Amino acid sequence: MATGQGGATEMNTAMQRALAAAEARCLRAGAQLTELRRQVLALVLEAEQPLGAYALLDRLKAQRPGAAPPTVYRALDFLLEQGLIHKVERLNAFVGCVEAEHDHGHHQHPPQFLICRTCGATVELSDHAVAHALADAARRVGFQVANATVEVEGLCARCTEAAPAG
Amino acid sequence: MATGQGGATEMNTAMQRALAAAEARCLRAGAQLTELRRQVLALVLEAEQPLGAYALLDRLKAQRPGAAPPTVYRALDFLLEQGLIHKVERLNAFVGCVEAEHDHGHHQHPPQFLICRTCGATVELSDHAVAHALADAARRVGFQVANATVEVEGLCARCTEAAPAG
DNA sequence: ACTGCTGCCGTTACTATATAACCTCAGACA
DNA sequence: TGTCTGAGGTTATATAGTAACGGCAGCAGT
Repeated sequence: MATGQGGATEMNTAMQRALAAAEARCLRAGAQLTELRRQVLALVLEAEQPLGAYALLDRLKAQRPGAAPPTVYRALDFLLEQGLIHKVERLNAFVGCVEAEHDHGHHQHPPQFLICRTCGATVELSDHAVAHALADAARRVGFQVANATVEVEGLCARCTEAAPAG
Repeated sequence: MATGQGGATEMNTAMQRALAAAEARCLRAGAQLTELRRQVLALVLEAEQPLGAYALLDRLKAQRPGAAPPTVYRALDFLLEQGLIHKVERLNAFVGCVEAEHDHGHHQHPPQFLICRTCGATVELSDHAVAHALADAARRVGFQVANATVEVEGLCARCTEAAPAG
């Protein structure tokens, strides 16, 4: 078990890179990526699907038996503020932010999510045509956009191929 | 108290028209708009803001003392299926569908919502440029869209004007 | 060293949102 | 008559999220 390739306990290189990037980002922002916050971030990042707060809590308890709901929610709030994770509203669940690694700061646009009904995988897009169209539509009715949730549910490419009929 | 103008118990003309349209639509769909469902729909329509399930439940109890969570949720599920209402995911709340009155069936595109942080008012858009951009972005990665949530939070025109600074 | 402050987190209790499971009843119909 | 179906009543429970208080480490000012 010395060379697991991306599982829960073994930390692969991609994960290490992501955590290092998060660390750097917090440093620049004057925020503390504490042990707890790092653990929760790692749990979010290592999951292949968005995880709910209580699913995270269960996993966290392996490392931190006393953990309770506020433990997780406080860490999640911090990670959201730092832009290290996103919340998927339709699922009440959390995913790592793919942009977080790109050192150059926050999203230019609010992200969009594609959620597969079949496999549950969730992909983050950052399509500026979508963001632009949305900003335009809002501006046309005099609405000032502070932030946006765009979540699409459907079938991902893999599951479409695997599906019975065309 | 005989000529209230749109309040909770008095039913104004717009509401009557909306309910009649809902009735017609259910008829065509072979679905039953029962008394309960009609009551819940009326509660959603008469509210000026999106209402949560439990807020609806409280109001419903005035007419139906025995009402419990499943009472409301079942009615809401039905109304969602018929396209008579929408759920605003960010608020865990429900609003009437503005298209429902236009007899010609369902939305062509998934709706978009503009949610004002200050006054809570929520406006439904049906901007096809947004829908189109989103469909394009999804298609580009081989994703089949089944349905989409687009919710923008910010300041509505009225609250922008009323706000302290520009 | 003492004081007071701040930020992080533990802990308990609670609120809010949503669903499961089981039951009854009315209406359709063989 | 039996039985099937859909609507909804009823009880209990699951899931999601928050309030409020307390302890403690780290640090600034005196």
